[in-house]
Amino acid sequence: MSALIASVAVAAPVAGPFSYLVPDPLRERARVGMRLRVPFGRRSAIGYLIALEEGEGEGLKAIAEVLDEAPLFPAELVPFYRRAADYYLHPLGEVIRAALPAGLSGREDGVGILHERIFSPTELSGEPAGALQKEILGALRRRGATPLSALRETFASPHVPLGRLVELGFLVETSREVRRDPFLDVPPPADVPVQPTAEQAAALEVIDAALEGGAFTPLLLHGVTGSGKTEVYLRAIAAALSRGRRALVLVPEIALTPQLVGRFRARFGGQEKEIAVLHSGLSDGERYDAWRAIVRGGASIVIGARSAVFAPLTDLGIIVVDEEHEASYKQGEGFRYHARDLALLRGQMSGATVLLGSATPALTTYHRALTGAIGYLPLAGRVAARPLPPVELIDLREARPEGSLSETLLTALEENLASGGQSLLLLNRRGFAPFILCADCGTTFRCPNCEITLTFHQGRRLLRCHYCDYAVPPPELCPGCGGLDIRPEGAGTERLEEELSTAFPTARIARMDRDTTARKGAHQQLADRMIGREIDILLGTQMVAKGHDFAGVTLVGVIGADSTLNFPDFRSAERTFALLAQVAGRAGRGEAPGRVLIQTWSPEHYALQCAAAHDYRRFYDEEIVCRRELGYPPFGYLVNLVVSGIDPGKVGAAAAALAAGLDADCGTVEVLGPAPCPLARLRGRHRVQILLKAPDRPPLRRLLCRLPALRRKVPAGVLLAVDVDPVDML
DNA sequence: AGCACGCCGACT
DNA sequence: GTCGGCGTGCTC
Repeated sequence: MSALIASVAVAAPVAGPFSYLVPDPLRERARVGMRLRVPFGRRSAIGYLIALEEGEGEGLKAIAEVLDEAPLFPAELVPFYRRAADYYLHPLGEVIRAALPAGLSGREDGVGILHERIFSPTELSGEPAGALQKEILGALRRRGATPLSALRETFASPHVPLGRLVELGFLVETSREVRRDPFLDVPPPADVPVQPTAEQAAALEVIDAALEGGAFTPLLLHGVTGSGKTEVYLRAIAAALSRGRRALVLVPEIALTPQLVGRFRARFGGQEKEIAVLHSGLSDGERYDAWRAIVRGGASIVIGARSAVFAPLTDLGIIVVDEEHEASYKQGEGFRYHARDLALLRGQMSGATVLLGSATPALTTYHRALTGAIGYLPLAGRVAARPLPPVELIDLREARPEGSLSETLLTALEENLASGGQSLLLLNRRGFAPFILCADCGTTFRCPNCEITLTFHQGRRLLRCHYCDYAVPPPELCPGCGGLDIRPEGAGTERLEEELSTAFPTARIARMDRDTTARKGAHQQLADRMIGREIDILLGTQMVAKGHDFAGVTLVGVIGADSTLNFPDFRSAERTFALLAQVAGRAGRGEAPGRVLIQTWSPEHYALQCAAAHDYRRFYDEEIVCRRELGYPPFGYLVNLVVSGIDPGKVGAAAAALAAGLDADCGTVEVLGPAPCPLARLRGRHRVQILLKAPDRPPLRRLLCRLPALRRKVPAGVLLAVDVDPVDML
């Protein structure tokens, strides 16, 4: 006889899916998209129901429990999950776990659906006896159906009379699902409609045609900072909505882009509950409810960071990836996906237009635009024809400043202060000093868990590891030689702040980095003070370069452009160029023109030269030559295998065995390593990497078919992480 | 990942 | 003679 069979992706690092019998009592409840408890081997595990079918249930185990009241994702998303799992060589169950909102995934005691009790008057006429009952009934007869929460505002304790009224038949009680919405009481800002420029109009015409065609269309919207990309997003989304389709907007980090979210709410917020914002600042309940609203089809626009690429939207018409070059789109741990690449995959699978926006596109993206693989929409001009600010490179070999600031930059700051302009300074290193050193014997102080020097934080008087958060008070005397002359070396944002206060005692100086913005709302507060002209000089890490539109900034200074340039990574030039271009774009966004000064030890480097000239194309032309020569993306495909563990001997042996297993008969794939990772030890784990490089994907994929077999030989205590298309190879 | 089974060293 | 080491293999 026929039975109902469930296909289940188990949240464990095993290949799946597995088939289970749906027992009769659960037949009505079990639906695709729900979490289940299933017997798995000799234990029980959480799984996700990905398909239901009738079939022979011979020899199958039965589902133990259905954990959800309602599906967490629509069945349409299952093929997307499968493709993602396949592409990133990651177990399907873990992919789904990563796709679902944090706080409920994996855990059994998830957050429940919140219901609201609603009371409505019945046809029954007449009056109850109690005075309060009379009053409440009167109010309800006037207002009609009213939720309990609203009645509580008028009546102190309506509970008992309401119960009595229901009992007497004057009222009926129903319930409705409610959404915990953090924006409920926050009115949207006013919308500022903008007349599109000719370039914006041209881009929108292409987008409109793509939406009309209804087929997958990837597009690169290449616009310098201030060219009005957001307005294009807004109109493109409006165009998709008008065709009855929905929109997904990915941003690098939602906490840093309140202005963008604000503009979306201003434009679309009038239509109730149209926008769902997914971000890490939500409580579990709020996140779950936003998610539920999306599943139910209640939200037409979803805005979120990386993980929002999995938002359970149907009828997806457009996906916007803002600042598509940002490295934060790549998840660096566990399921190591790239949200932009998955956005393209998702767009392909749902026939959507995918709009990738950036002032400094990823080299690979721009290359695809040049080869015609994706459409190209340039926005060359700045809104209101504001010119890009002139950029000067300051050669530190000549300037030789005593502290962090060269004479030129000091003078510029002074002049800018005198003329009432605001200054923005970028130093991509937090803390007081990146390391401390004994001047007598040269001892430095390293993290016991990581292969890194400890950063000195003066504020909290601690030596802190920026990778594992290990912290110790700085020693009074050198443990090596007993010497007393222990010096902080190099400069971080704390030291720069001190230097600035000394140089400009009357200036209002503020620091923005992870240490000063750890508290919720602190970041926004700093930004507001900056916008309100309460700060003369804002200094900070790359945080200051992102997301804001500080109209009063007329001077931008970069303290050391070399720290990112000298990173041991083939993308260091690209990252440096993008960061400099971005921070340079922060100057002169208002009426007054801006000026940008960049201090560097290598002013002749093309990344700096091109950033100074605001010349993306020339940077691309230079960089692409290196990539071609070395076979790096876009001319090669990479997969990084990271072997890690506490025991260095075991790690080394496992990595060697793995490399040997892959190296034999590997065709056009280069097997590089095993070699210690640039961060050879992290959080107490020794790390070794094997980099696979191939001119095209098929041979690489074929080679990786061996991985499951090789994986089984990795001993306990050693972890193998597979990073497809790695972004960060530290 | 768990959690078993399974085959070799130091203990009551 | 056992208790326990972690290698290897499976989980519908």
